[in-house]
Amino acid sequence: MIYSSELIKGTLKTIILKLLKDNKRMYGYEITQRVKELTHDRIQLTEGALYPSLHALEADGILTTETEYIGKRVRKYYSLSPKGKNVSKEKISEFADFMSTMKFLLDIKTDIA
Amino acid sequence: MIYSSELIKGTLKTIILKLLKDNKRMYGYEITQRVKELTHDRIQLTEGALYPSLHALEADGILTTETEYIGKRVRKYYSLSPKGKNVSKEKISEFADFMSTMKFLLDIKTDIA
DNA sequence: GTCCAATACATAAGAATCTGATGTATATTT
DNA sequence: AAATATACATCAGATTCTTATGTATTGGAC
Repeated sequence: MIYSSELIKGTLKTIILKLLKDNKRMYGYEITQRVKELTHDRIQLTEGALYPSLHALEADGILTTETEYIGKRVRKYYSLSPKGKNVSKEKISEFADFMSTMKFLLDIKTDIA
Repeated sequence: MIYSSELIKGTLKTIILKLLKDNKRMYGYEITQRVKELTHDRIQLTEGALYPSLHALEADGILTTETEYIGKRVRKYYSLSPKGKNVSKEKISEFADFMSTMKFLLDIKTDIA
């Protein structure tokens, strides 16, 4: 199943914040690969959506960055700022709440305990 | 909890199609009230989003309409077309699938069986 | 040793969708 | 009589995503 793109809209920041909560620091390309892997190719973040989103989170003081060189290739690592750690928790629990509301609204029976 | 608007983005059509699947026919204002009621005010559809979406679904042949007068006030009822019934099922199961993927990705423990 | 795919960043035009405001009008409640 | 609720609709502006383009390095295949 490949999700229609509209479905994924609005979840990108939540996904980024969750991964960074678990992983301390990650770079953009790594995030796309991790999500692809974790979702068995069901969610494939595009760079055109990801990078602007990371920049916006950094501008909001939610993420901090460190640039490193791997050989001659640049790599930009993102981490949660102290503020970002709170925002991350909030976003994730907000999404969880939203999902139960939607589950009820759509009357969906889940098979996951 | 009031959901940030970006979270709800992309779910509007799915919500409309689910309600019409269960209710045979509904009018716009009724949909906003039903959703508000079912979600205990957590999701409040705005008319600026709802009406254009209904018009788009009608233009796609997914919904059909009947206009009725209640006194002098017009009311426009929407129903699923035969095609719409299939689309409705697909959208709902797509969303259910998406939710399990997101639940896994965000590592969320649910308390709903 | 050259070419293709993968890695890694970034931006930008256009599309899609939502917010919030505005507009019109009738019906009901206070 | 006035305020609120019902019921439709549109639109400017904001936000966010898609798709394409651009640059450059690295690794593997042949």
